[in-house]
Amino acid sequence: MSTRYNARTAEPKWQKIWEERGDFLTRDDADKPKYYVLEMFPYPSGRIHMGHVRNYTMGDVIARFRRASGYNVLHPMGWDAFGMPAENAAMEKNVHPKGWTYDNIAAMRAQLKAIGLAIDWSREFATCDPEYYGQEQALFLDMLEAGIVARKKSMVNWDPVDNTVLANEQVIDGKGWRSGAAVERRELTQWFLKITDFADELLDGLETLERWPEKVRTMQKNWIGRSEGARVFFPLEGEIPDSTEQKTRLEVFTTRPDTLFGASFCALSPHHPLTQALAKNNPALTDFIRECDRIGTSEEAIETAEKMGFDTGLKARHPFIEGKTLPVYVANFVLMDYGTGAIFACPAHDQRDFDFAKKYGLPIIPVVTPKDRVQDDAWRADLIAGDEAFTGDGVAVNSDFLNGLDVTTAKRAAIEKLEALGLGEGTVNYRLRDWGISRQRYWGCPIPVIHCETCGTVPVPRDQLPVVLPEDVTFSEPGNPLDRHPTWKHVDCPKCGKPARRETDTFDTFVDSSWYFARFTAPDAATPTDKAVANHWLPVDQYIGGIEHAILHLLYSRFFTRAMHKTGHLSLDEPFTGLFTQGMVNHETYRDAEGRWVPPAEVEIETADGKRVAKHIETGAPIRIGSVEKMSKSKKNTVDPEDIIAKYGADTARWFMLSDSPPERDVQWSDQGAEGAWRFTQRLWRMVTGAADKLATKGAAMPANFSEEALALRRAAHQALAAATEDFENLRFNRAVARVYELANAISGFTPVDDASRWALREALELIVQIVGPMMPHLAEECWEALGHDQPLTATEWPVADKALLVEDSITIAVQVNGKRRDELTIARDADKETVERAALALEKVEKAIDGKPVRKVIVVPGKIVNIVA
RNA sequence: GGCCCCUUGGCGAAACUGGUAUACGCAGCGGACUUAAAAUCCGCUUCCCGCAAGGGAGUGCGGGUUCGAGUCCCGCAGGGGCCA
Repeated sequence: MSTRYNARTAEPKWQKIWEERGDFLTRDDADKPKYYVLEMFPYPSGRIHMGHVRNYTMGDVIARFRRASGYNVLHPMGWDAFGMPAENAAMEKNVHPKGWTYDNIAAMRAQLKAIGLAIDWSREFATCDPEYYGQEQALFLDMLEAGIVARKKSMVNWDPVDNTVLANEQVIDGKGWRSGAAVERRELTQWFLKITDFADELLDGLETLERWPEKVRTMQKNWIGRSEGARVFFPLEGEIPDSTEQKTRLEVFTTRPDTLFGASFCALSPHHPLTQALAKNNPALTDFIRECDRIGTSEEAIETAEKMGFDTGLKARHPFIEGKTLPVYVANFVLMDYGTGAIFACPAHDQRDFDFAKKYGLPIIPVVTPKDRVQDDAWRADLIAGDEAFTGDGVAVNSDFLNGLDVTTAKRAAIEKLEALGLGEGTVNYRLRDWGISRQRYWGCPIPVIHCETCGTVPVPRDQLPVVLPEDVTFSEPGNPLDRHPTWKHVDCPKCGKPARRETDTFDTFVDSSWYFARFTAPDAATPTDKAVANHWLPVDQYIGGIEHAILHLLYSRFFTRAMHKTGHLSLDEPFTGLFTQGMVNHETYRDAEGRWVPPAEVEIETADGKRVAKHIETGAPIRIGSVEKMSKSKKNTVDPEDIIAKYGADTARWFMLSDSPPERDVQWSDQGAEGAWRFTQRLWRMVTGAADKLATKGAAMPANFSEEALALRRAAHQALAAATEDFENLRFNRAVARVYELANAISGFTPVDDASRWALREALELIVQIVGPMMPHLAEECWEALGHDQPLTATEWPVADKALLVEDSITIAVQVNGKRRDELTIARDADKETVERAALALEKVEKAIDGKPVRKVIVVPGKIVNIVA
């Protein structure tokens, strides 16, 4: 038998065997408990990166471990295949998005298969398959019928050069990220999914997600942003434009009705209907609105911009104070999307209002003080003179009937009064907005509706689904190719038969990824889901992906699951009971003398005088070693998984990705680390093959007696097994790796001398191979075969640790004197407290430390520690 | 600014619900094998004093609770995240 393990031949060999055996094909009717493990499916960029390797390896360990442990495991794979990059490629390289995407999928599928993942490839699909997006269109129509879909106007970032809508994160410094053109705010009619109808449910549901990171739940909670407050109606005075929707009162939303007595002005959003109406006859206001629009639509941009206001000349009557009126401004920091698009401002207790009041010389009236400052005039004077609002808890002052009440009680009292006066009402507001899903793009799922002059918006009849994307499109000019396609969009109205036009917008790609996990349970069903099958498999027991999807993807998926429940496609609300967010893969960065980034593959590192020195492999030029950062194309600090697999094999890459760092934390890829992982693959192989002639025969009966050394080895093996099993259950892969090394060290130091010890050695080797199995499956299979097994590990059940071997007969505990460790004591595990105490006090070092002082107290924690207080 | 998280050797990190801090790996040092090197194997490696035996300090900093604190509480510093 060769002494070197050859991953290049072993890995394809086992991949073929698993495939031929159909080991990872999942059947629904298996008589076992189900376990659905899923990693976030990839975008088919064309090549996998180390982040994929880490992500999919973790899922694979879980899948293999659970499978061996007796579960019926579902572990599928697919492609999040719609989206902009395909259109960009089309424009830049003159290739069709479809061809580009499917070519990329083929390339990445081959790369993923080379990692040796235990995936049921028979369930694979891409979101750009008409069979998939056709079902998505059916889902949309169901949601339309169920009232979950709305069509409404909204403000968008419009790129006038690319002729498209941009997401907030695609607007950089007010310019389009691709075109560089100044972005305009435009009002467009778009399709929305009414996620806000589910706001409370989505918020409450978070409480049930015990196996989600606290961090993600908090982020979603903040994103939903439920706040209780009040609508307050301010009667208006002044010249109110004669406009249909205008009333003579201004409706504002506030979370602080308790501060009404501190109100000093009202402010409207630049996009408030009243503002728009006023602007019609006011060029100065029109200019002001335009100025505000330059900032963009993102909350961050609006928050950080300097406060600007425009006095409308209108006055708002205070609801509580007879005869008091407040000036009405238009202010750039008021968002039309939040609340009612209008606020009342209490500068003393809101920082934005404070900044604004200071700038425009408006009154600052403190109406809340800390409990111990109620009578403190100086405190109030300081607040007014300073530059910070007081937003803390306290007691209402100068507030008539609210005086003396704490903030919470005052809020309630103010709302009651408003309701009694008919000038307001308590209400709940959310930060969460409805989800705009229209995109003016080609490479996405067509929205299945038809616009008819007479019938309005008409759903595409079910028997005409899917609405398939036309393939004869061009990308030579900006804008949406569907919109300028000569024939595609022209259809007859399904209702009246008159000429009509198709909707040319496509879905946001987040729609595609909001239900793929359900489709995997029955990928060929003629309906979006096979309900019974989906209910059997869902929820996903363990979902794994990046933290970057903490909000959008995960929130949309939770919403979709509820919407699919409501439309009868599923019977559950939460799609993922367990969520794990893995860390990123980082690497050192390198630059040459000119400051250009240099890829790691071109850098050679040597250690001289304890210092690491880098130079360019080809030119020998000196290279500066920079900080460790997330692998990225821009910094060129990437390592190609294909190179690693070619050099060391997939198992080495998998092993390294699982070692060292806890999975939720970032891991640093390094050549030394990879070398170390590779060395271990060889070491394990040597251990197994080198011991071949020193082992008991396979399946030999367990001897009755073992030498002390053999027993110690058995203990080490069973303890490693028990610990690793627990580590796998809890996704602590780095610890499982450490257990394997410990056991390997124990095996290395063991020399069999008799039949019993040869039996113990076989047992230890078989166990270490089985523990390694989920992590380095090819190597483990090869070792398992070398140990004489004719059935592969994929057909072998997970071993159970012998409990009797997990506890030691005698244990070593520490002996402290006054909390300081002085010696240790080896004693029978079940020794009683008196025996332990006597033995501890008899220790020479302990006696010396007590130094004749009287022993006041002895604490004996059985199995743990003895502490003598003297 | 608010809320949350993190900070342990030269490095990545262990330490179960308070109970021997630094397991395991990487890097480094020493040795064996070899003509030599690679590979491999064996040892050492928290810091300080000491030839040693041994002693002292030690989990970002300052305090507290406790027989006992990396772990719990309060404050501070640095780093990160989310929301503003």
